[in-house]
Amino acid sequence: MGIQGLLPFLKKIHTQVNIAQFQGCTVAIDAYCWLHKGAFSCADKLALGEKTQQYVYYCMKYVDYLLRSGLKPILVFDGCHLPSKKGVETSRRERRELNRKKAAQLLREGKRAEARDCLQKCIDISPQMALELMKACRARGVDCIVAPYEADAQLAYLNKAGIAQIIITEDSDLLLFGCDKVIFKMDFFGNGVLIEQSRLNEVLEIQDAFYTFDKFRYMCILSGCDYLPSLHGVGLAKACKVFKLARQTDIRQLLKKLPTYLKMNVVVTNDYIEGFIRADNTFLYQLSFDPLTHKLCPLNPYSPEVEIEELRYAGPYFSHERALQIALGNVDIHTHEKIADFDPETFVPKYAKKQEKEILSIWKRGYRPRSKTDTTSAAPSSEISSRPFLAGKEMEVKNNLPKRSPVKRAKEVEETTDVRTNTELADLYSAPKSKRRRMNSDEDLATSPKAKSKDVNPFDTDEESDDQKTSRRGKTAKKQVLSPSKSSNQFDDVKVKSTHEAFTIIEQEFKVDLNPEEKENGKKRVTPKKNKFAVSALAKRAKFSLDAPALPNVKIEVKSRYFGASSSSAAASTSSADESKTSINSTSTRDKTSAAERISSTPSPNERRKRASGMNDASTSAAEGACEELESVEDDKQPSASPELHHSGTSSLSKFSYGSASGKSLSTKTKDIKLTGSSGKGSQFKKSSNSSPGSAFNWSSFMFAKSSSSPNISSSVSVSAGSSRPFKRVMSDSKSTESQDSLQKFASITEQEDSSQNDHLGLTEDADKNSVCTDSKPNDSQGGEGERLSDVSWSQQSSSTAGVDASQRSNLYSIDSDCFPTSQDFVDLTDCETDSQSVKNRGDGDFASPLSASQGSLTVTLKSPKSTPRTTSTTSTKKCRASGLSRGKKKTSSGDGDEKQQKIRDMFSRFAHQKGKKLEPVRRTNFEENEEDPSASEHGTPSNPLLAYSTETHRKLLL
DNA sequence: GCCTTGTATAAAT
DNA sequence: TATACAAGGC
Ligand SMILES: [Mn+2]
Repeated sequence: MGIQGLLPFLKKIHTQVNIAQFQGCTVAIDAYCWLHKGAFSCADKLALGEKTQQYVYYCMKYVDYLLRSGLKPILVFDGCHLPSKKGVETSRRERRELNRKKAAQLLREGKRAEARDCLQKCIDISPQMALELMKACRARGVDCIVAPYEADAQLAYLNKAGIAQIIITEDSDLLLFGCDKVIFKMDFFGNGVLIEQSRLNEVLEIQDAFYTFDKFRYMCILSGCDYLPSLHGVGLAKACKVFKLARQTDIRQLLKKLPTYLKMNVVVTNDYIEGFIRADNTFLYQLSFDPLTHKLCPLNPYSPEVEIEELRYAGPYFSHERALQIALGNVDIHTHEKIADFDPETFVPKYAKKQEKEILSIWKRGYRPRSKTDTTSAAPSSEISSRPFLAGKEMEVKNNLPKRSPVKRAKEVEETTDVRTNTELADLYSAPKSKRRRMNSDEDLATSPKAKSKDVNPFDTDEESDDQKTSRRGKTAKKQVLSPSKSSNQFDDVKVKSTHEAFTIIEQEFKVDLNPEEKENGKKRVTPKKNKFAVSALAKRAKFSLDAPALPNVKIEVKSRYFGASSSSAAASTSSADESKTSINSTSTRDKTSAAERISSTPSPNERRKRASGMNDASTSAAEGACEELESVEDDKQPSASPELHHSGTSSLSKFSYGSASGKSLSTKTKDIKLTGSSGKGSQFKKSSNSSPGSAFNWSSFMFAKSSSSPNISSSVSVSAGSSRPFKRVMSDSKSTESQDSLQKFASITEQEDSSQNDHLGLTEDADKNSVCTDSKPNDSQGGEGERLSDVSWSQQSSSTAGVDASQRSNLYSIDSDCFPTSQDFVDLTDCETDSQSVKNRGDGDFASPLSASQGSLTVTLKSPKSTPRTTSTTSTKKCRASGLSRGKKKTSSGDGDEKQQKIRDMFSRFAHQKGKKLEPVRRTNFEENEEDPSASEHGTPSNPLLAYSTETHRKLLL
């Protein structure tokens, strides 16, 4: 919800900007915004559980723009739901489910358009979708991070820590969380509305001497926020009035006087006041993840007054190790299954341009945020724009790519900006480097939020010690970030003790790494890497003059989609630019002082430690309480999980490591597809798939194969080969055929389902309620461990669950969701048939046989990644459709044997039959390409779907 | 008349 | 999540 009406309320300080003005900065993005919009383009597919990457492409369009504009994007994803928001979440889920049913009904009545609308209303961003986007981003060297709880808080954390200077979102909450600079409504060209924290009081118009940011936050909470509904009749205007009038600094007292200030009859109950405090604390202390230290910590250092033990509503603590895995996107937020195995230490973004590669990653040890001085405000720098491509390059140039051929580099560079020679770069960065580092570290200690949080945040520090020993990638990270501070070592010693006890319960894993010496020895000495995003020389900083708001003279004509293209706003932005200069200076100093105050007012180390240990205790209980869902799931899984994990580690990793791709591969692939399309030869095809990534390509022909026969395919192929934008073509083409087809199916299927609906519903709901359900697990892990992890689970989940609510992606549920035999399922099934037939000479037609066989062989093959192409191809194909089927099967065989499941299976088999006859072997080809990755990677050239995008994009960009 | 609240609706292609 | 608009209260 955000704060209703906040953005219009702040219209006065809206500034039209183009993100390119901030080049050189790091920008953190509320990925949900893009995902959600992107999901509209393929809502029906998602709802029907079909494979699609359209939303990924959509998002990557933004990412591309940012990269080309010389910014470092960090995509931030939502994590677990706050306890307080679970109600909201379930109601949303119900609404979506309702729309889904409506859609089915409408379809049955032949009202296609309306049905589509309904399907759009029930789209939900699933963890799998997020993962897809993350994979695509990483392939380009773009950092992603999944928040432990709300992305809002995480974004703010990145901002406050100096890691990101700009936030992109659509959610006005971000302002409350304390972000410095937030850009709303950014379009594909980077145009958006900038709102700066430092200017808020231009709207509130509280006497400068009395204004604090707290008042702004109070005002918003009072007017109603996500965590607390407003008192009836109180909106922003009235709330603002209160704080304009009130001198009272104690919020409780102030709230009691509310009726007086407002001259209205409102009853302020104690409950309301407590609710208010909780809401406020949620904005202040919601748990976030610090990517530098790899630990959970509150958005702001705890104030002495706050009762840390009671802060569970702001997100219960859980183990840092888990937090890390969540942050990396390796764990499904809802089910807590392992869904990926991203390891920043080893991952190499194959599709990033050299400049975009690992050096800049926040996950790398050497990464350092810009110091506070740099980050207090990021501003468009005309300075930089003259040499835009410096962004992030220095590290590469200095450390990794000392001697690039000028020609090559120039070529790379020119596509985005002016050409820069490596000598130029070297000159620029080699000299000031050491100086910069030194200065920066000092600054870090003195002023950077990082340092601040280190020194000030009680829990933070205490816990950190623990972490340092343990979850922190241990090695050098902290040392380097805060290296000059001896205190970091002190903390280590002191803190370990204080936190040790508390956390042993939660984190046994920690002990493994607890030895400080080991840490010392084990760490690789990495020269602190710097880049423009992270550090800048003093002189440079001065030049950056980051305190300025948007470039005043750069007038950008933007017609915002919102707030009209009012001429007034244009005028306002010019005039306000001047004002802002002065006002900003004043405010920024004020900010500093208030920050200083906050620091000084924070508890002494001792007190902090005490506090923190208390906190840890609290967190322990918290973890056992609200968070126990999480832990318990993990615990349940633990025994069986580790082997899986290990295995899946290799396989999914291989999936992650993309083969080298090039634009060329597209054409190659085209050929291959044709070839296989007609001949369907395993190994030969395989080879080609190895050498070419292109999922989109796969995907598109995949679609074709589904819906129609070879003529279409070949046409699609030729289009892809010839056109510079194969995707578009293919997709739109396929839309007309395939997608309608599937709608049809959906209708009929849902009808089927409806007839047996009632039992069904029961099942669904049950599963729903246990979004983190434990009971669904055992069943599954017994049955099909091997499958679930690694790529299999992705493919099946992404294809089968999209239509269902994200939060229910428990296995149990996914069984259920799979009860909607989507076209995808059909295809998979039939595919399975054809595949198994052609490859393994199985009996024909009957889907059951290949399936059971697949289940049997599945585990085996998965565990031996080196199996021959043939074997793998068979198994991998099966894995995919294993989703609904094997599950259903499993269920029955495992004794659950309800009739529902039986019905479902019947349904599946029936459809499988029908569909199977129409299917072409071609599809298998594509399928193979997609699913084959693990084994393919064994040969050194894996292909990944997402890469296709990159390749394609690159191609586009180059053209 | 200002303010809040409720409802409808878009978002992508 | 947002905006737009209409309705009703103070
Ligand atoms: Mn929010």
